[in-house]
Amino acid sequence: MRILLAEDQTMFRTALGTLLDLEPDFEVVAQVGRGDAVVAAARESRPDVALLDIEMPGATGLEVTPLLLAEVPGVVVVVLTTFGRPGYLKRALEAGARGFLLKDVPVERLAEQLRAVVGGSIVVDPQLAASALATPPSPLTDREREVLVEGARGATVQEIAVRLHLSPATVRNYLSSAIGKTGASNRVSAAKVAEQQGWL
Amino acid sequence: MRILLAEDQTMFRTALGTLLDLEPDFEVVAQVGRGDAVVAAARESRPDVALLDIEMPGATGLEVTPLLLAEVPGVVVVVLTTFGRPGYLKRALEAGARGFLLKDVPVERLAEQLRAVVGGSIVVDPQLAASALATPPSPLTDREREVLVEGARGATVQEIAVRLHLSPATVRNYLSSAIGKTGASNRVSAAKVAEQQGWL
DNA sequence: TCTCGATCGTGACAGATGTCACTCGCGTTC
DNA sequence: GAACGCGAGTGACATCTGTCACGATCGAGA
Repeated sequence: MRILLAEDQTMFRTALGTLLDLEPDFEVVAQVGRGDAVVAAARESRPDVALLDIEMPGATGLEVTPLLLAEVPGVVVVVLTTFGRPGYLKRALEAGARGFLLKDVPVERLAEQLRAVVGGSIVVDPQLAASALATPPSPLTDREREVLVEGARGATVQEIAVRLHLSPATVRNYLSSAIGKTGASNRVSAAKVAEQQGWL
Repeated sequence: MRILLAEDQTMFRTALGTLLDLEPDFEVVAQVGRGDAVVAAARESRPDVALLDIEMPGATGLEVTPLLLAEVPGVVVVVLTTFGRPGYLKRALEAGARGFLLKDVPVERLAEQLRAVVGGSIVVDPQLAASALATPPSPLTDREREVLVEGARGATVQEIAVRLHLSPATVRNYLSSAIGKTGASNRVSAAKVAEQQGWL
């Protein structure tokens, strides 16, 4: 089984690569450390499975998934992430991922889970699947989300307005409504809440 | 060589454990996922080397290092981290660490670096060592740092004041001076700057 | 068709934030 | 002993933030 690994932390990526290569039926045919390098690498190496981290420079695994499926039909995408956020899981499955694995399980299970996915199963942490079904979708509109991420970086209303081509007053309105929807009392904690819910 | 692994991400920790155990001269005698579990595990397992992550729940690797050295004399501490921040390196060496390894190097080098450290060398990334020497120490006082981390979480001046048992006016003064020293224009970007410099 | 929600905007207001000047006590250092 | 830096505090001020009411447009649905 030909595997592509996409994970930005070099030591972790190479460790996974070495371990998977030790399995007799696995062959790691490509390793990349950036999201925007995945598609090109997959075109070259034609993997059966792509194991994608979510948080990567260049592009997230969630962004890459649909591009990869369009470009290399037949590849099985498995998303691997630190954060078991219901929003992430939903988006991953919507994007076409066939597995959603968490980095807080021992590696020993990784190989079997990969084999299950390639065998046709959809592999998802059961607890996570349950909470994803129970969790309401993001209440934030696109604009509210955009404004919130900028605000969380420390940008002032003015700076956000310039960056998003909006009036400062409008930015404040969006911020205010995002703060209200998250139940927070300022933009920073609103962003924390939204991030934990996987709304960003 | 007996090794203790402390790293909060289970998959990474177990992957490292498996790989290091494959080396004939290595034996992983303990694995923990929390900073505050390191000392007890070390007392039990008496490792020759402790490989400590910095960012861990319970306690950071930097906090644990001096405790571990006091409790288990003779153990060689190696700090392993994602972030090559000069401030981290300085603090690690001051705390008594004998190695400072980055997670953005391939695993292949890990084993040899561990052997070098146990052999008496102090192993530090050369580039990082250079920039640590060139980097001025943190200009922030303890109070400024404390106030800044709380502020970055989205706490209001009032909340920070209560949590640190200070007057609100004093909190604002500290925030203001921290903002000035980082060259930022508000607490959030000040915290970002300070974090990137390893001042927190 | 009419309504609803999203987008974008204005103006006004209270409260939070950031800046500044200035004070005091305490421990180091010169 | 004087000078200095740090912790801690006060009061005043301008600006930024968050809230609210309100208006306008536009597309999707009932």
